[in-house]
Amino acid sequence: MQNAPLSRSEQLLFLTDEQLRQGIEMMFFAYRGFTAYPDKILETYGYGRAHHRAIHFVGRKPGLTVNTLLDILGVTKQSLNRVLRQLVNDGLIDSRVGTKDRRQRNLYLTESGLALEKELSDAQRQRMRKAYAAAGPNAVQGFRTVLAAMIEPEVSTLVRDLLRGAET
Amino acid sequence: MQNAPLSRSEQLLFLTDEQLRQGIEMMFFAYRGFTAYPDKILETYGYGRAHHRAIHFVGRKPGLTVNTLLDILGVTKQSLNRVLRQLVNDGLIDSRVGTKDRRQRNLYLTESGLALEKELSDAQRQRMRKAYAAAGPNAVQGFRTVLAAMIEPEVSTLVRDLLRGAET
DNA sequence: TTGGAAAGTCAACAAGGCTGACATAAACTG
DNA sequence: CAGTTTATGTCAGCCTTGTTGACTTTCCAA
Repeated sequence: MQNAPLSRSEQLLFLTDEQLRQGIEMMFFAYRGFTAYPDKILETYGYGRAHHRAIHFVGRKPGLTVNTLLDILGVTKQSLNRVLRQLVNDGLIDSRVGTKDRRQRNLYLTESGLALEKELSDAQRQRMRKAYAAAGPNAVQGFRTVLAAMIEPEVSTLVRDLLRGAET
Repeated sequence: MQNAPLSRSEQLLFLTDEQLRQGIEMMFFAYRGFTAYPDKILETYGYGRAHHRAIHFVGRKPGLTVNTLLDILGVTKQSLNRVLRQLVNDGLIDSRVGTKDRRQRNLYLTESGLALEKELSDAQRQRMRKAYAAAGPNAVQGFRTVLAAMIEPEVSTLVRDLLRGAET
């Protein structure tokens, strides 16, 4: 099994298939570890990762519309709606008719929604903080640079703005 | 909403909640983008991500036992068995009775299994290669350091060895 | 005023997790 | 050798979360 000839930038990076494979596997294990603890918290509430994602992004951009959330999450409206309905019924998310465009629904976290959001994001931030602290500032910079390059290709402008922390 | 006082290493890193949050979201989008193309390939074969994982790790450690694979994947044997049965029936994986311990099954990719494994990992390596090339060597080193720190906490020795590229 | 976008709903289905129960063969142990 | 443990496989049933398709209601905008 021969590797293909290396391009110039690959030569500079010494990117062997072995190293790439290791990166791939690390992504798998890191992502799993990364979601493990929030998953456990959610379970006690009878929720899943889909609920977490909805809560997270509603907390991130209070007042966002359902369509915006659909764009961010990349799932079907039926799929999102099921989760959203639960969260609204359970009083974690407030769905208000839009003032400018009354077809739209603007989504907000209620007080208890905020509480759960905080519990989940505290857990995840703590893990991230520990990894960052163990790896050091330079590594963190590199980590972010690679992730950004990995995300770049096909993500919507909306998501790009979200990651940049832009106001909408 | 005040941030908790920063520890010494956090002060050195300037780890604001905002930056951590950004890291968290990047993990989400990066992982999604990372699995998107393999998912599309798998769909044409009628397989899912679970099949991909099985094929990947069998390709990675030819002859591994079912128990080892269970440890790596962290799912139940029933869940794995469903997927494995399909792959064996479809002739992508060969399940051979162990020679030392005849209770065990040693798993190998067949020729067509190897072909699919290559197709999938080529796709993923290409994405990883592009991100690495765009980010540069220093960033790559940092990326790996942070991911390693993120994985560290609770992973089994087996997985740690796997990532180190150890022979078993 | 009418066409179409935004949102919601119902139904049906599939993948892939899970638990529990049980079967079999092989290995180990007293 | 008998009994227990281990490795694996399998059946049944459940849950979450994704999918498509069809349809309704609301309501903005041309």
